Amino acid sequence: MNPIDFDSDVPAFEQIKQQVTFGILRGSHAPGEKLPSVRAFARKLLVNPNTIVRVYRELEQAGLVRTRQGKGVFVADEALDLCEGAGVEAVEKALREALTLAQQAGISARALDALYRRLRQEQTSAQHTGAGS
Amino acid sequence: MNPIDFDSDVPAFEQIKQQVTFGILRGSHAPGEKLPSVRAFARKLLVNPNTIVRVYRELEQAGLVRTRQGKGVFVADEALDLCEGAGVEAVEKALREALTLAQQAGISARALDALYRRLRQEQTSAQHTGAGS
DNA sequence: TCAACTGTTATAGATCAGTAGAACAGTTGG
DNA sequence: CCAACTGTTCTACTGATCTATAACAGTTGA
Repeated sequence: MNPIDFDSDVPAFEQIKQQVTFGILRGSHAPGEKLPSVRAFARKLLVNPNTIVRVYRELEQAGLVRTRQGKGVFVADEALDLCEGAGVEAVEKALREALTLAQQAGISARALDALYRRLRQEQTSAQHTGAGS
Repeated sequence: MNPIDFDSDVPAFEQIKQQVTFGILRGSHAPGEKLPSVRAFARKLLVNPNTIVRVYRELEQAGLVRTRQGKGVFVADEALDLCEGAGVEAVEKALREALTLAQQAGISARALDALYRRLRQEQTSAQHTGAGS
């Protein structure tokens, strides 16, 4: 489980939500599995329990988890189907932002392609060197 | 000059800052040129003069503009060199975010490449259809 | 000089997002 | 029952952003 980057402009609850979602997507959290309790999760990530509450509430609204008072929060059975698109969607949105930015900055399509290839290369090679969390 | 998107999560002063920066980068504002006065700019963009003050203050700190009290705000001579990197930097940052996201979501490099090509294609064709504001 | 423009500074207030703390309520096993 | 866990709810603080208003100071041209 990755630590929270408090310096990021992405709020803590968003980072955690993404972590859980992607955890489900990658199979780290199987459907029916019990997620950490609000307080335990909060202690682990060094955030306020309320932040976790918000994460679980929004995940439940999205249908990714089922929460039962007094028992805990569990990965929903249909979670995998539901968040299948989530990953692509999030990436697509981020990618769109980058493209719009490039256009406004007057960066040529060719230069942009080159930049993309370079960054993607960096990431691919970084994966082999031991980024296995 | 694009209008401000008040629904965006990007603050107004940031949007304006970017507009001016990219305007310089694309040659819309030549070095030595006078920028709109604080009050005129505020009226045009429907924001408070203080917001423009902040924009100009930060742009001056970045060395992009020179402000002379009583006369106005002018594009700095060395502005082009200074913000040349800014465009690429901003795009690179956005691109990195997208790549990191893709990695966390477990999206394959091939799928990511395909997504990138598709979005870039969309944008390229959209440019021809009349996005010239 | 003076009016009309320029940027500068200060203060106050509204709003919102994010977070924090404490108290409330359901579940379970002894 | 009760202790220890679970999720829930309410209230409040902090910081960032934006607005509103006003007063201040330099520049210019009539």
